[in-house]
Amino acid sequence: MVSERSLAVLHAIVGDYVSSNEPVGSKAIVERHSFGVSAATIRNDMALLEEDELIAQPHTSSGRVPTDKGYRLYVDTLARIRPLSSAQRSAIERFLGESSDLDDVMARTVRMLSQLTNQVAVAQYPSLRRTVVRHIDLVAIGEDRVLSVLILGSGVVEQQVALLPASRVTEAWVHGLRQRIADAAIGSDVETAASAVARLEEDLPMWSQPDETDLVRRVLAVVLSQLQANRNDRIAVAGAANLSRPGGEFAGSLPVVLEAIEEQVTLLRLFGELVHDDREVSASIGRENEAYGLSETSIIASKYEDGVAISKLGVLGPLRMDYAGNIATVRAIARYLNRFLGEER
Amino acid sequence: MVSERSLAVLHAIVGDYVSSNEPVGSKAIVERHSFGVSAATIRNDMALLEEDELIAQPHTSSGRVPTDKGYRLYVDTLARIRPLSSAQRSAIERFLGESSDLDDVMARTVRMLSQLTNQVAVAQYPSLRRTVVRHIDLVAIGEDRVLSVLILGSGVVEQQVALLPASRVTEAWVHGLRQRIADAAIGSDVETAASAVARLEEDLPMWSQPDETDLVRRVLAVVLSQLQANRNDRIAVAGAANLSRPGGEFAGSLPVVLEAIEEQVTLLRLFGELVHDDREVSASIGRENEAYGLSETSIIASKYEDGVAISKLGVLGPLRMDYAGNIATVRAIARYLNRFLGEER
DNA sequence: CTTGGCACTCGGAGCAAGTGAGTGCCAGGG
DNA sequence: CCCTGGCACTCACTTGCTCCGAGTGCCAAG
Repeated sequence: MVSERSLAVLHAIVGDYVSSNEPVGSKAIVERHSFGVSAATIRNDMALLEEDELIAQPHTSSGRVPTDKGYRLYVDTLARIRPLSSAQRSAIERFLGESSDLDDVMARTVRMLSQLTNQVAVAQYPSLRRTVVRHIDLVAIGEDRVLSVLILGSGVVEQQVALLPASRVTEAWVHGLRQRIADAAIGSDVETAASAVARLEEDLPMWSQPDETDLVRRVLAVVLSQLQANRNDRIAVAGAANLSRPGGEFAGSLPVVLEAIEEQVTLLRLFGELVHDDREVSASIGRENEAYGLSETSIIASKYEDGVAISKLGVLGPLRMDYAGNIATVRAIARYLNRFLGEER
Repeated sequence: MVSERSLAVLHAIVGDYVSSNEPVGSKAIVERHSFGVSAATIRNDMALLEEDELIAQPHTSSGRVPTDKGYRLYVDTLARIRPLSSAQRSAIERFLGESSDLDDVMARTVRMLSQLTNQVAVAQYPSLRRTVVRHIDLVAIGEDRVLSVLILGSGVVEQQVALLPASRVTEAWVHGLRQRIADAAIGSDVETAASAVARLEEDLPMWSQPDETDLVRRVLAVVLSQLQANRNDRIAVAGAANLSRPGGEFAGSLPVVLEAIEEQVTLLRLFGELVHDDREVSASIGRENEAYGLSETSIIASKYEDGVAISKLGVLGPLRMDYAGNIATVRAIARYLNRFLGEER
């Protein structure tokens, strides 16, 4: 266990290193912080910290730099999360308040988040498992295809085309089929609606003409896939330009990070693994992300929920980032999103 | 005007430089290409090329590198565009053939294009100006909001929520309104449908209860905005990771490029300006993009059309790119997209 | 436990010389 | 008139070297 003052020294090192991007030495610490002790004493503390692998020196005779483990302890011992300034709060309020549909909310959220943190912002679309089915529409477009449109709570719309082999599609036929599906599904949440539609398909011989069971089956399959499609496998991203900004962070790993952003699967898994304990905001630092090839990257994530759905958002950046500030910002945005989604729908 | 052989030398320089990323000297040229003349002769040609600012030397005593102007002449004098290999063609066929809706087509297209060219691929969504209105739906969700769903040709769906001040929204009222709008709009293309809806709004006093004209007006405004919303202000992007790949291209300008990709507006304008002459595929090289802050970037773009809509797609990469190959690939994908969109819808 | 002192380490800057790829130019030959 | 081989020249890059100084570890004294 590290002593009280050693911990303070660690905090000083992290703080100075994050803002200056240069290894920080004992002398610099006594100058910039009022510890009331001399440089030699700081050096002793630093030796202890180095023994615990919380800091390291890039070269034998240079200042110290936090290790992954050091950042981890730093984050875990952050006394309190300082709230955002009122200017920032009102900026969030103003900017998110203008948004119209869900896509817009997500886009504005990540944009805001990336601007406030100067990092890459990521937000997972809310899960729709408990959303209610509001409306179902089947529209014949052309003679051999039917467009199925699903309107869910929160104004989310799912659309998909069913290709039909034969060309006996008529308005009336489609209308009747729609009525039957609507009766079964509308009003219940997507999960029960899905099983209702599945039952409809099982009982199919009982209510449909034998020669059109195949057509009906195809349409039902499409509707079912729409009900089962979880939209929360989508994510919104913004601020990729922040990756390349200042002094050559991400030397070799930039392509990896950019690929991870494009290959949303990686990010989704990472987020999924990250946010499962009881903490509101979690961080994953450097090597802790090694399994995803992102060992030079840190991620700060928080869950958010809108009553029916629960999902995640956060930022991704270099090891050397302003953890305190970013944690505060992610938490603020997540909380705001909670409130906003809650009241809005 | 440059001589026949000088032009050949330019082509050799561009080719070698693109593949090796190192300034190419006279000796290297006689070794790798069978010009049948000596290095000294090549040197004379190079002097001419340099006089015309088609090539330049990074340092006084090093090989030559093409200038923007040199790349331009190279592209303009490409004898023929070599077709893609059959393996590549069938890969395109296979990969794009699986796509379901328009979003999927666009996503697969840019993905394919970025993989084949190793550059950033961009595709503008097709314009919908001449698409026909297939279906209109108004759904009451909650008592103070109505969701308007527009289904257009090609299976594109537009959705938007109308917020209503009062709470007198009933199923029947919405249904009646929908019927009226549908009668006016369905079947005609979006432009005439828009004016039909506008006329509906003008004549509003003639057919609606005085106390609900305000509500109706709001709904109509939403529908109208959906009809006028041109989806072709959206673009799909893929392959951003390619920007950071090899030997430090884009030294200082990477953030600018990443920002341009995120700020789709810039790209849209750039594409719009690029593809307006009669050529199938156009290129914009380096300084030619200076107005957009992309003077270290080249863009190869082509238009594509699906009968009713016309739009653009292309790739964006460093000055030093395989123009011949990329032009061939962009052209192939655009052509394939033409055919695919044409037959599919 | 803290402090000032001191020897030590080592990265980075600055300088000098050597190397070699590539050039420009020129006089001679087809 | 164009091509060619030869030759002197330029200059970026590398290597080897010294010097400097920030920062350290250790120690003996307070």
